[in-house]
Amino acid sequence: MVSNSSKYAIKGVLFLALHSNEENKIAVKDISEPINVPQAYIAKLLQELSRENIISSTRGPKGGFYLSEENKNQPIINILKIIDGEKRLTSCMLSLEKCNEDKPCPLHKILSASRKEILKNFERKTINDLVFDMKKGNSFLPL
Amino acid sequence: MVSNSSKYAIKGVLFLALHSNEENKIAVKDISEPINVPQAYIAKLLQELSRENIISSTRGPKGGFYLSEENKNQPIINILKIIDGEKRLTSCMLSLEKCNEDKPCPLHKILSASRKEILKNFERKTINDLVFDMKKGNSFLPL
DNA sequence: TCTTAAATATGATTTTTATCATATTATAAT
DNA sequence: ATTATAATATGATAAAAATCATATTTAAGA
Ligand code: FES
Ligand code: FES
Repeated sequence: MVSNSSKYAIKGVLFLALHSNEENKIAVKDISEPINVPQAYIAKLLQELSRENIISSTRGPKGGFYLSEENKNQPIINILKIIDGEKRLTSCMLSLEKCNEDKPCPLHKILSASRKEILKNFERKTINDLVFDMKKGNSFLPL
Repeated sequence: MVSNSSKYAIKGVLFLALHSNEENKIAVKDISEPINVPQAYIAKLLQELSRENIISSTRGPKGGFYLSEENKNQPIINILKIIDGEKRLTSCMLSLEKCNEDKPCPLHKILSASRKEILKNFERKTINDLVFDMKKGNSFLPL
């Protein structure tokens, strides 16, 4: 449902949301360790997100990755769409292709309500929302 | 959340549930096409399920795979446990390891209710339940 | 303008997952 | 008993995902 890469990407973005801003960019070498993701791997993912304007970056000395306020107000799903692509989230649980409401597979009824709920949450929860939770001590960026 | 292999396995098992019984076994060559899974692939999966007594089989002429009544009364999760292993279903959405209620990751709150619901359904819905749905025309074994 | 520190682009390697192939073993029917 | 037909065990190959490596480009600061 969500790939390894997307998990890493979310961790990276949340770390940036928590510790960076326009004036305080973070280099990839300072991100990988705290979020426990190999440096070259998270680098590639962040580059991809930056290219698609999900996060921000500048090169050179004092450069690095960061989140603008606009970036922080995006829903989580934007990250998933870039890293995993649309269909990973909407594919049928049995046929691997699009989930079909009209001719549902045997698992559809069992799962679709929950799946929709998850989707909806990815669509409406923003990065800021999650940061708020963390700051309140309700959730934690894990090892 | 659930692998390709598990999806194939479920399709295979449901096909057997629908078309086989102790007196009418089905050879793997007659399964692969209708469920649209490569023959050698579904063969391997069914063999694995048979070894773990999730489904039944006999060799030789008139042999094949089938589901006993006992087999049909199992919950779907038994298939997933064999093919994917336990942790695939219970791993945290961010850290790849076990989901931790006490020190939840930022996605935990958003997802855990839905995930639990899905789990619960896999645990309580039996193969027979799904067959019943199909026979009533409420769901379909897809392409 | 030169040096340095960072992202970027690109691609190679490794690991995992998916797929294919086949020799061996068991069993039913002749 | 012999033959044919099926699963079983085992492992090989292919494709995809994860991981690693590096030369190039950009921008800041001396
Ligand atoms: S049709 Fe299979 S999950 Fe909707
Ligand atoms: S899903 Fe991450 S801790 Fe539960």
